[in-house]
Amino acid sequence: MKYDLTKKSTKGAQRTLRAFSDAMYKLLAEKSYDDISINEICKISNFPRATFYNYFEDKKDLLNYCWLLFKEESNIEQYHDVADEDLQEYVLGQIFEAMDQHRELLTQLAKHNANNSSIVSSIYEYFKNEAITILKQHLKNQTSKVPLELVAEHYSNTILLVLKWIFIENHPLSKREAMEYVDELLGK
Amino acid sequence: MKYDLTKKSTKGAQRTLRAFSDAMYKLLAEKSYDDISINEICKISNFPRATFYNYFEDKKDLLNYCWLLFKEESNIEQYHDVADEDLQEYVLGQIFEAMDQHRELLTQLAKHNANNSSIVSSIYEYFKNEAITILKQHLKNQTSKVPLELVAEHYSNTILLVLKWIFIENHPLSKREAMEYVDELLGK
DNA sequence: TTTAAATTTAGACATGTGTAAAAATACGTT
DNA sequence: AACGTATTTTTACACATGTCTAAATTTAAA
Repeated sequence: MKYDLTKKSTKGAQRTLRAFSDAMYKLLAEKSYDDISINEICKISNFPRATFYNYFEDKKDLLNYCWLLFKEESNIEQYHDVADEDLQEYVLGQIFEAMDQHRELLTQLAKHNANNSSIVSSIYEYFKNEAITILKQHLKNQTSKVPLELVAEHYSNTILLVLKWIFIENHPLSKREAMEYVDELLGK
Repeated sequence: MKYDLTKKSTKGAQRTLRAFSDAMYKLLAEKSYDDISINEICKISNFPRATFYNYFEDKKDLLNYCWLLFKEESNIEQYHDVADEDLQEYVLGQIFEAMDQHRELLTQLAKHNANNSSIVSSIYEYFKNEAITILKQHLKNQTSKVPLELVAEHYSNTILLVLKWIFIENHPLSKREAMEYVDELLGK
């Protein structure tokens, strides 16, 4: 991301960011990610390409920004202390909510893009990293031969695997059922 | 892959396939995957770009072909019946051997490419699919609430996670230790 | 309101991607 | 060795990507 999201941004910048991400969302609902060109995004959003490159490194960079909005827009309850044994449930719940509130977009994505296209792995990786970040902080007191990082990534893999099954591969399950799947896969 | 690998190929085709994959290997040892262009591959292998497109869809397609060679060249013992409880060990062992015999290339890859670059996920996905294929066939008689496909993918994820840790993130472990990690992650 | 600073824009450039059709070449078969 | 087929090469084209610069415009602050 070329644009600095931490500093407070001007109205113009807000408008521009919004225009580009809206255009991306619109195109994602219409066609496969690979078939979307930056030229097209610019045409729809009525900004010149130079402006696009003022804000984003490339198409993937914009996509990542879209996932950020995606997460922020689903006003997930803020994190509050969770008992360690509820940790996986908490993380799964948070991402489940975010995806649940964007079911339509995800359905369209699944429709236009093959299952292992770069866009599916893009969303997968984005939320996996979210999960890893939370899990790593709270698994510190575990005693296991396997390194903490591996455990955190493994839990995250498992959670995202089930969420992909539900929201991308379109097997509707409740949050509770999702949790049961995760528990069983983790041998609990 | 545009070229049909199943039919027996002419000497010329063999030579061409070899030239392209050699060029790719050479470049992979030198620079990051994203910085490798098809033009460059063609310059090194002394073939025109159109010939490249006779054989491969795109750069990723050639890369996938490289993993195929990678696997074939490590003369892994042929599959023979394995007891179900040894299945994970068998699959892990096979891929461990293949990666072990290409340690140098993997080290170079890790050096030039960020951890989640498309090339790392490319090799990850390739072997993950190998693992899934074997596991799916042999997990048929499991009785679990979680669907077979999910279980197979979960096991494969876990195996590849540990192998990535060892060969890409460069934490040397023996095959036995790797197996212990996998068992612990799977809650065995 | 004015002005200095920051941002945005237009356009050009070099490079890369992928397709298509015709021409040249190599190859196995006889 | 010559033939006919299949492959490879040449050539040309259309479009995408990413960078750069100078000019225009917008913004924030005086």
